[in-house]
Amino acid sequence: MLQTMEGFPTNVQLPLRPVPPFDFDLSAQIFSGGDRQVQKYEKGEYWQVIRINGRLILAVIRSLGTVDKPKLLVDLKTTERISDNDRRKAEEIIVSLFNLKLYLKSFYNRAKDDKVLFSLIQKLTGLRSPTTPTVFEGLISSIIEQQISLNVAHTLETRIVKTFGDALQVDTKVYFAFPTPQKLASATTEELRECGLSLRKAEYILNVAGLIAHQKLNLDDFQNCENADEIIRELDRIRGIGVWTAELTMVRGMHKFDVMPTDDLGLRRCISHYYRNDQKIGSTEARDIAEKWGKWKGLACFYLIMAERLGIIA
DNA sequence: AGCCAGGCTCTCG
DNA sequence: CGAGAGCATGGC
Repeated sequence: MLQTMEGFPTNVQLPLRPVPPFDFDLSAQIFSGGDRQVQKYEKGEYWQVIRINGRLILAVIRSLGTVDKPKLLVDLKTTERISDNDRRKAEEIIVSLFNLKLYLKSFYNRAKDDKVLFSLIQKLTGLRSPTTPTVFEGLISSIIEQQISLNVAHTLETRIVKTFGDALQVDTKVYFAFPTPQKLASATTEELRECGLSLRKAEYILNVAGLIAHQKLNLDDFQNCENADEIIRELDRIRGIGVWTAELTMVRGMHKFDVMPTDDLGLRRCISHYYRNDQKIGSTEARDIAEKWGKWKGLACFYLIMAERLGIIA
């Protein structure tokens, strides 16, 4: 058997069978505005760098199936040999990225007595809420997104990834993985400010990255915690992290949908659009409306946001 | 040209 | 303690 030469690109294919229904293109489309070197969905392909045992692998995902019979093909590309164990790890990560094992029909059943949501679901069947590869990434993104527009936040985040993230060259192109807590913890506030962050946010990020790097905080522990309020409480204690940031991190970084950031301006606009004829609502009213979605409220919110973005009328 | 945007902390009074 | 200023950049 031939040894793969170092620096010589390897390409392994990984077929996946998501739990139906799954609309890959609809779910990945949120990344259509992404940066080509970080993560992007374009012409039916989604790519991003994942970490496996400290190594970097580029995952390129495309759909070969339909919404009711979904099938994905993942190309794993890197410069070294990819073992069977690496493949299994990669599969786990991709499954988690798009929440492929989630039984969406439970959510759809729950939504049946909500006419608005149910009608939106008919047009968004198979939509899943993609997650960040790590909880850490979800948390840092959420901190960056505090207060400023998503557009600005995205620009700043891309700069941070390209400045501190690890680079992987595949063929002639260079891709970046999100920086590790250790790497971010060793940055300076000045370096982060050069990426456009405020001094405050730079401090928040250094602090929380440091907590993780020095093992005073393990975000992955929260994955196994069933008590949403406890997670929020714990995260809220950390400087720079409020309830809004904690909730967003849970929805986007942990697939925990029994919470939703009702204080979120955009989300409130969105809820009032579909439920209150665009009349302004406060966070208590938003919370009341969301209450009937039960443990699916986070996912319901994602559906509303996507529906609004796509201009879907209930 | 300002003014605001999916918050949070710190500082006053 | 409660209210209010301050923050960073990009888009309108």
